Amino acid sequence: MAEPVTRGIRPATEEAVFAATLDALADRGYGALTIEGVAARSGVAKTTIYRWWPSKAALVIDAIAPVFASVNPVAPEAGSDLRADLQAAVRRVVDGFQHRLEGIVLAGLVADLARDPETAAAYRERIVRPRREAVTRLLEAWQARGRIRPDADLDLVQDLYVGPIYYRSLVTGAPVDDGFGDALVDAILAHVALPAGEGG
Amino acid sequence: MAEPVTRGIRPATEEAVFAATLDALADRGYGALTIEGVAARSGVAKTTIYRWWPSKAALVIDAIAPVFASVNPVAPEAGSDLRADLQAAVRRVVDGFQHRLEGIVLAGLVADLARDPETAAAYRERIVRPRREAVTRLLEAWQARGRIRPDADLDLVQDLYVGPIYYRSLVTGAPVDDGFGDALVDAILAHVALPAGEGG
Amino acid sequence: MAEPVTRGIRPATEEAVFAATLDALADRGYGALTIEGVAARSGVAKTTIYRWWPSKAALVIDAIAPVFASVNPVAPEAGSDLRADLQAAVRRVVDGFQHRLEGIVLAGLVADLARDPETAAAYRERIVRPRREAVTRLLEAWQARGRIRPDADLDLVQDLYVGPIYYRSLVTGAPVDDGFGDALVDAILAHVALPAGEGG
Amino acid sequence: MAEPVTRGIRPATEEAVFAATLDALADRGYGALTIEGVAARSGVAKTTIYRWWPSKAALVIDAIAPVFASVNPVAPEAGSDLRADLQAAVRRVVDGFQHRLEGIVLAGLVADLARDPETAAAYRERIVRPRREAVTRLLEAWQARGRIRPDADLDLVQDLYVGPIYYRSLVTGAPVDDGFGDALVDAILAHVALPAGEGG
DNA sequence: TCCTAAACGAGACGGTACGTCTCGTCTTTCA
DNA sequence: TGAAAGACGAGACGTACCGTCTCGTTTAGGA
Repeated sequence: MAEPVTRGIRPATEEAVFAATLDALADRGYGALTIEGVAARSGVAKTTIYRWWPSKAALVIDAIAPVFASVNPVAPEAGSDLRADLQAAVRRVVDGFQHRLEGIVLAGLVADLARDPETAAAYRERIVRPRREAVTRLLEAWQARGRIRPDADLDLVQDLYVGPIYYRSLVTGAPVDDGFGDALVDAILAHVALPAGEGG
Repeated sequence: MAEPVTRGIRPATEEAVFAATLDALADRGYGALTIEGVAARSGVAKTTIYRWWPSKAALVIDAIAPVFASVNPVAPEAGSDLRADLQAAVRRVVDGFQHRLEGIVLAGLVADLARDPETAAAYRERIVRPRREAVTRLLEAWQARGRIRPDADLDLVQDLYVGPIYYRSLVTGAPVDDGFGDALVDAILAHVALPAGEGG
Repeated sequence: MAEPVTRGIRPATEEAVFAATLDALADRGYGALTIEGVAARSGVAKTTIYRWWPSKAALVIDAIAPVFASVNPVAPEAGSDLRADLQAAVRRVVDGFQHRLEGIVLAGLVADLARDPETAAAYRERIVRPRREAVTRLLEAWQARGRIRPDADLDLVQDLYVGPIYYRSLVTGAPVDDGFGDALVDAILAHVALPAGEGG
Repeated sequence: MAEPVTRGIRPATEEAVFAATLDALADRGYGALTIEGVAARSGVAKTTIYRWWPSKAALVIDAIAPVFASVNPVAPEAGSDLRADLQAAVRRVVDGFQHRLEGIVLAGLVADLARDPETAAAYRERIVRPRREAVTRLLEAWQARGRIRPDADLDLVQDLYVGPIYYRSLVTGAPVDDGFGDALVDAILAHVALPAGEGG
């Protein structure tokens, strides 16, 4: 009945490793992060880290997932204004790239995802899905109110703003700011929005 | 008056290096590519490679640029159908990710771009810009014909399809096919297209 | 109370490295010896060798010290004949240059000693001192018996035979044989020997 | 009958190379001297240096030979005092090791001699022989006067002081000064000197 | 005065070893 | 039994010189 006394890694060890990982990421970025370095920073033996995480990418995903979850409190309920709701969702992503872990971590992490399907799956599950689900619920609420076309592809909608933000950040280096975010919202609404019904 | 016999790297050497690089990329991807390996494959001394390219990323960019330029013969002239023209442009990008170098190379390369501004600039200059310029010219032609809103941001238009394609390929792993491409075109046209004028 | 099972380098590793080093020295001499080659020969990783020895010279000194110590069983006790004792000491050095490691190793090693004081100190400590001390004890015994001048500089005595042997071997290429050794002994005795006392 | 138009290296080139070589030796020593560096310092192409000298050792020997010849004006004539003459000869060697090129160059050079008999021969011919011959003539003069044993081996005499000086300098690091030189002279004279004859 | 053969400068190149870095595995000790 | 400690094999890194080579370009003597 009782939980096992210890289940896998000891909480204190895990905590130390996560702290060291986030520290190192903030310091030097994903590319410069090494397991060796995390071991040194955390005081945890390299062996131990290898026992619980199969790769640097997996470690980083585990370390940042709780941070991402708590820092971006995701869209709560549908508000009174479709455009405003969507802008808020987009700005969260924009913010992440402007001054948070996200920009630092993503480029390198993405490269590793391409090489390891399991880690890619973990990334989607731990980082991508929670956010998308919240947004999907929001969009569904607006769909239910008749303000978004019933046949609209809600995944596509999200790709339409997340994709360009990633792309500018990682590839073109063009500015990613609220103005850009709002332009993306305009484009999306032109595609999927319906006018406010008169009878509703 | 005659040109110097050799200036900089010898053409035969460069060719061997590029061939080996493309070979290695096709074989094992960007992450697994090493300068050492390219040297071995090409029969060119490691020293020589380091003499002419400051990094793996720079080498890869130089190696793939001509391929990208020739393989994707870019949009020529505006055709008779705006939607068809745009679909063609989008399909070129989709194709690249489906079964060509692009998908193999990009994830890893993007990670390196984030760490070295000079290489990032080279990438934009050699790979990104040529393609974007051709598409921009195409869109301008349609703008001139009055079929694209005169105030439309043509860079945004391109971000709206390239971004999601990159994002799906590198992050979510969702399918990137012509259906997806066409959906992107629909979204873009909803935003920027004007109806065909009656007077022509 | 028990000693730790391993402390520092593992004995098996060290042994393999020493064997490969001596092998390589015998094969090609000091100048042609490379850490890389020793690693290959011994099956020990290059990294491991660099972990335990700071330089080629340090490695060679460690490798040859036990050989030199065991191969030249050094002067034991003073015998009955001063000249014979001294001749034996000199012949050991001559022998070393004639057909042993010494001649092969020394020239190159000496060059490196000149550039690194720490290594030079190690060489003196590990190779030179043991031999000199044995000879010094021998000479002191003869001094006590009144057959060597009480004010004789016993270090100078040793320099007077070791120096010319080194010099001929390394510089002039003149023959170094027992005849030469005996001539050196004659010169030394002319300088420091006293006639056998009548009362002895 | 006329001399060939140009035969061999141009004097200006040779001079530049020698100057750069001596410079580099004085700066960093023999071990750190590279052909590449001499080429850079001298403004002479690396190819040119390789055309005229087969190895670093050969180059250095050629560069230092005239310096050694001029700097140490060697024993002229026998003087009035055997001991003083011998001391002067010894001091020249001691001086060389104390504050001249000799100490800087010799250790490294000696290592290379051991590996290349031709260079070793050149070294003996260009550097060693001139000095030894002068000393040999000096000793022969004293032999003729009956102050050195007629059967004395004059080569051995020279080995008896040059050897220990080399040995101390290169191996033991013990001080090499005039006191040491004089002690060597004492030992030598004990071996080979005859008392001044009364009858002449 | 021009011709011609050499010496020369320039620098690309293949090659070897350097000494360092990080990886991921492993063995052993300790709590 | 799990963590700490750390030795180890593996292999790429980027650098330094090596010695060779192929090219023009001086540079002087001799026709």
